[in-house]
Amino acid sequence: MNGAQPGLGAAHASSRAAILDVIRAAGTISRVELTRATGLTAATVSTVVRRLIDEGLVVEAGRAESTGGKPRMLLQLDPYARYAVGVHLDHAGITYVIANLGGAVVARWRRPGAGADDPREVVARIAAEIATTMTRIGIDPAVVLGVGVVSPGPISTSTGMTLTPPVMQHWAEFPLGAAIEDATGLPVLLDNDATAAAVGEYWSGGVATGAACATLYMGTGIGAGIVVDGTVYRGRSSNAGEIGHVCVALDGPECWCGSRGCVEAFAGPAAVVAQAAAAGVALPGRGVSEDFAALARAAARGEAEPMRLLRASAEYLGVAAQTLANVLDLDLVVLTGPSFALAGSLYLPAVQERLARGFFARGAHPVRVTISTHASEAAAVGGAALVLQSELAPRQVGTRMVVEALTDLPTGA
Amino acid sequence: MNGAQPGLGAAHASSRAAILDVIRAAGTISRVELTRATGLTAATVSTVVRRLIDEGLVVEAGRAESTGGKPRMLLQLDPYARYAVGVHLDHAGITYVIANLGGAVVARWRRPGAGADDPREVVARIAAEIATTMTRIGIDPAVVLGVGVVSPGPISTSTGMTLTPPVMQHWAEFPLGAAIEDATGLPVLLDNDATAAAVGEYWSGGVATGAACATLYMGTGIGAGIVVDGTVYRGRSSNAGEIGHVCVALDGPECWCGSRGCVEAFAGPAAVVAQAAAAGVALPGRGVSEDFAALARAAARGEAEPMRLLRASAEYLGVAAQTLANVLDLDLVVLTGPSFALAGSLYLPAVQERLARGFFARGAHPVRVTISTHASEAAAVGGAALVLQSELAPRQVGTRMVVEALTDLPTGA
DNA sequence: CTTACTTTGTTCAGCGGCCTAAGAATCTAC
DNA sequence: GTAGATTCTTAGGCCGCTGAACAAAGTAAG
Repeated sequence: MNGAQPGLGAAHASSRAAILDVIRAAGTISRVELTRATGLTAATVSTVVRRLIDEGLVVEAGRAESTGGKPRMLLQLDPYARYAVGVHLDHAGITYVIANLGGAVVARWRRPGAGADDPREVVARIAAEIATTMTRIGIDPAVVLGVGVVSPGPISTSTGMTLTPPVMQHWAEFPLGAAIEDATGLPVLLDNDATAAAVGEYWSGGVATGAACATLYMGTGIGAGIVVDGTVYRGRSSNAGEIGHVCVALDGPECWCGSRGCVEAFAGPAAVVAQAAAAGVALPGRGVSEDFAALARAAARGEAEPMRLLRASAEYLGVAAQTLANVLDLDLVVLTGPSFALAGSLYLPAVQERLARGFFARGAHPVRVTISTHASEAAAVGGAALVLQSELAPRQVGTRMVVEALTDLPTGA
Repeated sequence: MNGAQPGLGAAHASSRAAILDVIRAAGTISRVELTRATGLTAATVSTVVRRLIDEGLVVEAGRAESTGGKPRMLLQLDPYARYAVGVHLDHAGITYVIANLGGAVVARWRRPGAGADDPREVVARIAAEIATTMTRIGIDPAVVLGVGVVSPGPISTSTGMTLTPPVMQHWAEFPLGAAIEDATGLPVLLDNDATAAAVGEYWSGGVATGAACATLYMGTGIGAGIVVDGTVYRGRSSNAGEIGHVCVALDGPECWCGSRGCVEAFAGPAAVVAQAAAAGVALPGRGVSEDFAALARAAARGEAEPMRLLRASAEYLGVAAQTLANVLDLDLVVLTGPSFALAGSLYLPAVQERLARGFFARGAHPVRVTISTHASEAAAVGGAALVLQSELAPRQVGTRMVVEALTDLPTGA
């Protein structure tokens, strides 16, 4: 049978990563519980935990009540043992976040966007911002694990180090990651907003290790990030989770992506704003984000047309969530991103209801739907979480290599 | 279980599994190429390959041309070193397959279905069928790795051993896996048709190790199986891939699943047959499968209404494939299952065209779309492949356990 | 043919991860 | 205060993987 006998050989990428991840998810846990949760032996847990304590990552924090024998010594992450920086590049501005090991935000600020400036200049600004704030709030650079840089749009897979936000074409071939690495002297990771937000939710939301979790990220577009069993699912070219371009009507309106009837074309912020304008709703007219914000405020005030439009959008978002949940058999869907930060209370019940009634496996288990506690800065927090994740609980090391190497081989039998 | 079997040596799971899997995918490969493809060292490859040769799984097969030094010794699986049995339980009948290591079918036969018979009696019949054919074609039971039993519908996650085909309610609590294990003396795996078909395609279709691949399985319903990097993606409750119940029209017809506008309600065989009946097309009327077959033949003859109906269905299937590909960022979509075996030539171009124009990441890479070479018996072949996969190239051992253990823990910070 | 060089594959000592087994520490219960 | 339960640690060993040196088997000049 599927004899899931743990213990023999390399069941986990590394026991260190597994143990750290379980401590993170549990918040507070004893060594015995760790052995049960990881499948490792008590001996292994003991030595690995000792090492983590020596590194300062984990601290002993009181003891549990006895259950008839020696009481358990409780362990938890020392949230201030390490830090990570998250940087969210968006067309409107740059959001910075410094997070501690627990995923909690210890600093957060925002600066104007890159505009048409030279990339090298922008990188210098970013490095200066990070350095300044780190000294100001007194964080030793030695305990900063790295910088997670997040932007909308897919990462370039060719170099693995550049990224091409659709709005910043002149950045297309600029080696952003390497440049920031040079300028800050810190390791740098790049990823897109939705994926980063998913990792952020996983890390700071206390999501269980084995959970199948996705975030629905609505900024100006609609995307999703997928985290299963602590691992980001990226797909072939890091474009997994493109839920905004799933078709919900064969004869729907044309979308900028080239397809028809995409969720985003019906229900994305740009579409909703356009619908509002067509319906004669008064809007500031200074870009999609601000118009959508105005619309959300109007709906909150109870204005009929804005409410109708947002309700319709929420209906489609519910469909997108249902699609994600059915395809991936999810445990948890988190709504996050600037647009949900504004209008989440309107979207949340719609998505919840849709999944309660339309999720295929609802007989087997429910799908929890929540709004992120830091929806407006989720991408930046996610950038920091990416660093925490990759430095502390790496998974699937080497798999990437295999894929690359295989492209040289004959295609198959 | 059998005495000197591999698989007990789950200790050397990882590198052994990786190497076997790369050999499978490549068909023929040398040791140096294995080191490059797996990321292991030449020393490790050498010793692991020697062990595989000793076990008889791998054979040396000639030498490649020299590239300026010692010529490479080519390795390949010995297809006749091991066998696996696949059993597909369907409402209409039971399909048996015996496959060799290469995933090639060496025997294939079909018997009437279970009907209302006592499950224990059916299990005895199945065991007898397997034993009879094995002796008839002269396969030593010692080289048979196990039996993969496949049925439509989800597996019960509670026991991990029962499965509940919607059409056979009185099997609901019967421990099918354990019973067949007892009756045959072989390890047994259970899974649903779409998932099994995906593994079958991966194993016998020579799919590359790192590929992101899904099969669209159309039997009486529409499902999908997902295999990424050699691992089946199952989701929380083994219900991943329920693409048939993805919504493609907010106000679509009601579906038996309780939702509205599901792909299956528009384009599943049952729906197509119903549409044909409503349109006055003459059909045998002896069940969905036969009616759909008649419709496919009529369309192949060029009859207008059947062609129109199947084209419409293909359009929706294309949407389903696009959804899968966008959410998972796929490399490969395989159409398989009885319905595609009949009407695949009509569906294939529609799905291909849809993905060529509507796949979100089409700028980064194409999505290949093919029809399985054994679409009509894909589920049974998949059952055998499940066994090959789990015995020879197991992945992610122990992860499941972690999940179960974690449910006892506090939910988080 | 001989020599030099390239490439492929093997052997072997060693490191590190994780296990088994045994023991130490610290509580409850009677 | 002793017995039992439970938690955690220490010691020793197995095994997979690696690094490095070595052996084998070819090509390319002279």
